Amino acid sequence: MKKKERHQLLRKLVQQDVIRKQEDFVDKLHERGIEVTQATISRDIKELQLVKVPAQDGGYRYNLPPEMNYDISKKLSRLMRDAFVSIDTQREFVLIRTLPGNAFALGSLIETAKYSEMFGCVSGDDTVLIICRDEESAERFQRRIISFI
Amino acid sequence: MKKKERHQLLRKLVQQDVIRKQEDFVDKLHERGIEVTQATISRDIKELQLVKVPAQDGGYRYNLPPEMNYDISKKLSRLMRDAFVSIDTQREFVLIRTLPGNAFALGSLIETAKYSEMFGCVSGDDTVLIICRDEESAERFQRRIISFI
DNA sequence: AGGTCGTCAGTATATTTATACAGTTTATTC
DNA sequence: GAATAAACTGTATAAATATACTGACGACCT
Repeated sequence: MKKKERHQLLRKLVQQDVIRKQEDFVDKLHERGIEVTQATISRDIKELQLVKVPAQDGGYRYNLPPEMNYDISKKLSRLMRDAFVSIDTQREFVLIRTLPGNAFALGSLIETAKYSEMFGCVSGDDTVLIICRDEESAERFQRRIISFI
Repeated sequence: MKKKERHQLLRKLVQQDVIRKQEDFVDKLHERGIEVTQATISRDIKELQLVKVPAQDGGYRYNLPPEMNYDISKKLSRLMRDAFVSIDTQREFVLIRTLPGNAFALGSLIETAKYSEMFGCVSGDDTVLIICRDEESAERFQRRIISFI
């Protein structure tokens, strides 16, 4: 059993079954004749970015990553490469220009990504205006966005 | 300091600052002259359904609930009104057409919403293809989506 | 007032999770 | 192949988190 396979399996299990704690994973794997320890599961969970969510029934349960951040990044990156025109900063504002019709999509993605520097975000047809927490955030945010290109 | 207020504050803190562990919350509150213990924070976190997410920098960080379902619905609704062109069902497939450049964003939102009818989802530039579990799911899913407009 | 119920928070502790360290396996380079 | 490095895991334990238990406080009775 390779790490990759185990990761696959964990993803599957976390969706199929209710996993309340890491030991539950260990048990499930044991049932399938796979020997692992809680320590390994802890590391797997970190890599897979699984999260332990307080459930409505008063308990806890592990879940898939809240945002497929990886995925979001990929989409952002693709969209940036496709539609990016320019970016500029003024005080705590960042203005991104895109090809016409793309700004809304870009804004949506940026909002979904929930960058900590960001305070708010409005999108027009070819412009996304991001309001950051302060000037420094704006700088940092600009760098982040540029790095997608 | 009432529980409600504290919850408000925790929500704010978790967005503004990087909270790596519950003690960080305790410290932040102490800075503001609010006395609480880790135990209380643990309970607050459970109630607020905050989650500890493995971060990209190798550490951990607390975040808002993965399902801001309310929020997601709002965004979906907004995006649908803005960018929706048509929807169609064939067998277990649902095809949504949007204005060019918007399908990614729509697909992202739909994926984030994790509808139970949905099996998978791919987005192009102006098209989102949703593969449902079966024909009935597809019908139901279509109705759901239409209700956003 | 006294009594009862419900909410809430602290203390102490049990439970759960993360990780330092060491050993083993697997890949890489000479 | 041998040597070296990198990836991976278990053991033991540290660190972080959840919770049983208890007491405090307030609301609402009688």
